[in-house]
Amino acid sequence: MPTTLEDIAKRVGKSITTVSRALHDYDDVSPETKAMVRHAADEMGYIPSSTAQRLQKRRSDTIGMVLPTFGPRFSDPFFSEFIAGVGNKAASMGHDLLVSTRPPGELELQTYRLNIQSGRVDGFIIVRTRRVDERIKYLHETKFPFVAFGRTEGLDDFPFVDEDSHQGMYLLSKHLLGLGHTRIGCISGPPELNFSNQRLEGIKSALVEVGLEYDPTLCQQGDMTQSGGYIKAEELLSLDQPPTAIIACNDLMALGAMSAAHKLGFIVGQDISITGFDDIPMSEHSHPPLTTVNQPIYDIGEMVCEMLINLILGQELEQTQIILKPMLVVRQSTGEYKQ
Amino acid sequence: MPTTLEDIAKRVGKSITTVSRALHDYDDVSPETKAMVRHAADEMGYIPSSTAQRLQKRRSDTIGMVLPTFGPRFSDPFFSEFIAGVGNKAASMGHDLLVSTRPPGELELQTYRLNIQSGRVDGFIIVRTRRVDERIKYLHETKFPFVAFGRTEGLDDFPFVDEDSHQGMYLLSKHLLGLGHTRIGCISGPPELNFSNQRLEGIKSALVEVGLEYDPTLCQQGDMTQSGGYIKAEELLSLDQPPTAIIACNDLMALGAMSAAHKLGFIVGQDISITGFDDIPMSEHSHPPLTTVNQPIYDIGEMVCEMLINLILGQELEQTQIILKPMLVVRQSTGEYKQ
DNA sequence: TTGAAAGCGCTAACAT
DNA sequence: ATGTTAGCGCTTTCAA
Repeated sequence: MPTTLEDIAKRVGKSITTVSRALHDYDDVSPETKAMVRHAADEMGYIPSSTAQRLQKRRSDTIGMVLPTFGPRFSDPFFSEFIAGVGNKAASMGHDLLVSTRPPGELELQTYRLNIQSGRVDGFIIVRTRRVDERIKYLHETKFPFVAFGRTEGLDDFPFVDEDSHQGMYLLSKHLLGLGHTRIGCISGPPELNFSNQRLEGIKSALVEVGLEYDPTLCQQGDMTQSGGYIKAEELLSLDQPPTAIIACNDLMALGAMSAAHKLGFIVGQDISITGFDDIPMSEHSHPPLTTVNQPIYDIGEMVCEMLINLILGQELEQTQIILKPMLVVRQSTGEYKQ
Repeated sequence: MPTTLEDIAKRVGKSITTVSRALHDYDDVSPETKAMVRHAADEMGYIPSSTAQRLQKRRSDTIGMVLPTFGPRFSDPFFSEFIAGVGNKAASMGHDLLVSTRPPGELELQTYRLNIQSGRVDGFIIVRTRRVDERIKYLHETKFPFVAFGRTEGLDDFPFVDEDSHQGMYLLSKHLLGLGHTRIGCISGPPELNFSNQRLEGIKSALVEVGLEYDPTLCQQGDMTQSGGYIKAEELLSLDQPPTAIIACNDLMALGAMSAAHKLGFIVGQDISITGFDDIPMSEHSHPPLTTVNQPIYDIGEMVCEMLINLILGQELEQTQIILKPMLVVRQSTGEYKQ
């Protein structure tokens, strides 16, 4: 049984109230009493019951994050880093992090509702925003504190951090165009994800700018996993006139695409250029190292978390909508177009 | 303000107690009352305050997991999958998952203490067990419920799930020996991690069995990251007499090692064989695909979580110590030794 | 400077 | 079949 305020109160011969106030450093407690109480508390290894505190304060000091997992295998290096950023920041601000995993859909939304209504969390972090995002709609409508990593369509007055995907893809495309590529294939993300669209648009605008046309037959839809990238790249490279460059919507798919290219006898960086998005650590050590766009994912986790907690605490946010400028990372998976 | 039992009680004109009992389906409540209460509760969107329930029951229905993060960048695909396994199982058993991240050390242990004493969690899942593991010692001593993924030295009467690392490495080594390799290098894990030692021993016993000697100069110590694997492989391959095969202690390092090999002009699977451990999804799509040992990490997450919750609930565990037999996955990163 | 009392929302032992 | 009472451990009026 853990030590309670009552235990300390008995020990020092004061009331529970006084002990509580002493420990909170109220200034209507005599210095002697404070010292005595603190000493006793230390000695008895007192740690307040957070459940009791929470019930009384009607706050959980906990933030929630529901990871949208599709299959049972959920192995995205992207998220573990994001969790680390969020978790560390939350801890440093005295908050707990409640993590659930749920596939997108009705059950997912219920998880949000349940966690909110049962008072388990004081706010939510939303990841992988969708073009039509029920989660954001719901939280926005009910005015429950949340911060999103990513934007959504139709709503724009909520706090978020996002990288400028459009710009990122634009840079990547210009890079490929600059290398002489004109048949540029793409493996996009699931169309319901918000960034999929943004990224696709980024590619298109770069093409248009140099007078090229976007060719839908060169665009495959992937599922953000290596396997997905592998399969889709295989299809693209098996075309009669395969593209000379492939833009994948994230690093994981790009790595899968490289694997497919290798298997089909292409030398990546020479016969075929491949690009990713995210700059996960793996990208630096793939073969060849991957040209991509960096997302400071750990930092984004920290930012999102800090914004959310400040929001919960009712503090003014310096910025409520942060769009990060993407940084192109050129490595060896892209090379000049050779006839 | 969320609906409370009192709200319902007022609405149906019964006492709070009766409402509570009706909702819990006690059989000393009349069917009519039950129906009435349930109807009202549904209509009012009643969801019990978990904080209040927890305070009363003195249980948090929450399990904790402290991820040992070393640097700020923590991008291990292994863990996100493990979290998914744990999280899904926890949810299905009505428990929450509290995730923190903390670098190994005193602060880490304090996190355990704090979460326990403040009643935030009812049990812990320990990952990446160490040869001398203060966490396990502490939990074991205080008899706080926990289940470890991995074993430790000196203590053997606690519940865990582990893969037989020794056997896994033994299989991998035999595979390489069978291909004719005799100069086998290795990139081990941090010596404080329990499996590092087990894995190393697995390699040694395979070597000894065929009359070869373990050569410490061919063994480098890595940090489980790609970069670590890259750096250490670079060193090994720059020796006057480089090894013809490299066993890395996990897939991430193996991928880094492949990258280094490529850079130094080796063709992996021909000039040099490289193996990993874990069989993360990436391994299937590396270039070349990686020979490794499979760990069913999602399933392990589920198993560990289920064991823990049963332990918390005071149920008899079917098995308290599970050692999984490893499965060798031969791909193209290993090939016959050629003079 | 201190303490008594109320209450956060719930469950459960004990009446009736 | 239902209600009364107490209490989980804490914070916070209010009174002394």
